[in-house]
Amino acid sequence: MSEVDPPLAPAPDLKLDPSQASAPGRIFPYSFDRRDRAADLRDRFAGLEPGAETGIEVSVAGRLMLVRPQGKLAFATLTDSSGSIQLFALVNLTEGFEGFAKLSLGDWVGATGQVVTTKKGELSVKVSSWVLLAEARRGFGDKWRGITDPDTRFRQRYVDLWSNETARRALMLRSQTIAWMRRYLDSHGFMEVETPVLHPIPGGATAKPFITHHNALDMELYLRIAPELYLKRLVVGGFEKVFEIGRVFRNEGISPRHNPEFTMLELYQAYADYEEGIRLTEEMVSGVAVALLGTASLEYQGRPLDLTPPWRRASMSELVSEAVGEQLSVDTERSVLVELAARHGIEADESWGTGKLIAELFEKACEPSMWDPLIVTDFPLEISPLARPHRSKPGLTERFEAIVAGRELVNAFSELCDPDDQRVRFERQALLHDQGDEEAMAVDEDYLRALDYGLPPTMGLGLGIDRLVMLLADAGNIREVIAFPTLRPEAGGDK
RNA sequence: GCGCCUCUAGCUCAACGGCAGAGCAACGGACUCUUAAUCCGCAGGUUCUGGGUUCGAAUCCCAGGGGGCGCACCA
Repeated sequence: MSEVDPPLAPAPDLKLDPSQASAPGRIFPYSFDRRDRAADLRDRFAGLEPGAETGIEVSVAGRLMLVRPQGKLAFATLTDSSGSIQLFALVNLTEGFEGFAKLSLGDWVGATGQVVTTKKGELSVKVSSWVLLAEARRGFGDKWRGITDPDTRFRQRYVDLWSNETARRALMLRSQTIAWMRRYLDSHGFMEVETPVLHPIPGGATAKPFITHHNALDMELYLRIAPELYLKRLVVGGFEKVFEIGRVFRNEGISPRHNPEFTMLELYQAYADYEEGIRLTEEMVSGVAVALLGTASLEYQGRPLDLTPPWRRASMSELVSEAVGEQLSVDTERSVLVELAARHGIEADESWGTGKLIAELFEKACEPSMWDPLIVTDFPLEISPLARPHRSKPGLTERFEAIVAGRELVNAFSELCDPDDQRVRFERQALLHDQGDEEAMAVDEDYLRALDYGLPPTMGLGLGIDRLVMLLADAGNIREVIAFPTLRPEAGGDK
């Protein structure tokens, strides 16, 4: 058995003998003068009477999604990236009519002709000439249902995108969301920057990294789990408002809400605190919904979801107390929290302090039942190694998370600027790491050195783009909003 | 990583212990206004893989593989 190419190609559903494809005479055009898009034609010629002849010649191109040959006439539904339009061919008008009537579903066709409506009133291009731009040698699945098998859909996304409108729409919303964010941040004085993806020390979040190796330097490098520490270095360097939209990588499980690589927006604003972060979060999340969907009142997975600000705010301790029915805080006796945790099925580790216990209780008792947008504030210092201590509440930080539809969407805080405090926090993390917590951080000496030069008061904010798009696209699975989600390699052979 | 569910024609699905089927796609044909066009014909299978139970297994059991969902972890 050949080791070079796994046998992916010899599909039983090939429509043609592959040898024909390269046979002389089967040469497809190198370009096509497409001048009109389906959606534009629909706009331009809306409301024509049945049987109308406009006398206007147009040229369209796209894939044939349906074909209805009918003796000396033929109809076909052509879809381009804007939408669909009907092609109408007649034996005594259309060049090469016999060939047209034999076109297959999925073939790429360019067509020129007059805009008309049929007797039934369907807007159509009455084809005078046409050209086969590329053929579909494999079938497109059931013409009505397309393909629905999730495995095939994501492995062969090119088929999914043509046959499933919602798949296309989700990726379009993703693109529009990122474009909107860029415009918003640009118009608010933020500068887009790029920071390394290959990190000598993974940092900025608590997560297991992917490890890789650089040959020339003969050293381990890590794919970034967050850009945070580099972005703050740029603030030290004098850039007051920066942001990055980029891929981060976490070596953790795959689930409907987790892909090993995902896209994060991180922004940093000098002279601002987490109050500004809350304001920005509400404005951006509701703003992008209104811009793309026309409203901030969404329906998500069959339930109403209103993103209109202001969102409810509550501290983590308040929420936990509310859920447990008992007044709790990071100052509560540790044994009391351990007992409560046990009652919620949480096995408390020796190393956990009251802050970690509160956070665990929060995740277990509160988070799953949350739906409407909520700003959870004042996270325990123990679980927030990069956040600045709360200005008036000991043991807490000025950190908040935005929880929407039960999921963390935004994590932000007033940044820790004090190099001495940061060193202590890093060292505690490093200790946890040595004790076996693979997600704990390491001491980043260069970052500490940067803080020595002075980080001004700064607000930092991270927003999960994939999860935001899930809300906008009403997608229940993160893979719906990622063009090529991470999958196990194909088992072998063809599907 | 653990639990539950699932895998049948290219696609979407039936058959649930007794002859492996349908619709669509493909292929051949008919058809001058269709809209998932319609009609006639033809072809299409390692029922995920390997064992077992049984007179007989797509169907029941065991193991493995792919996929889905939930839990755990996180964003």
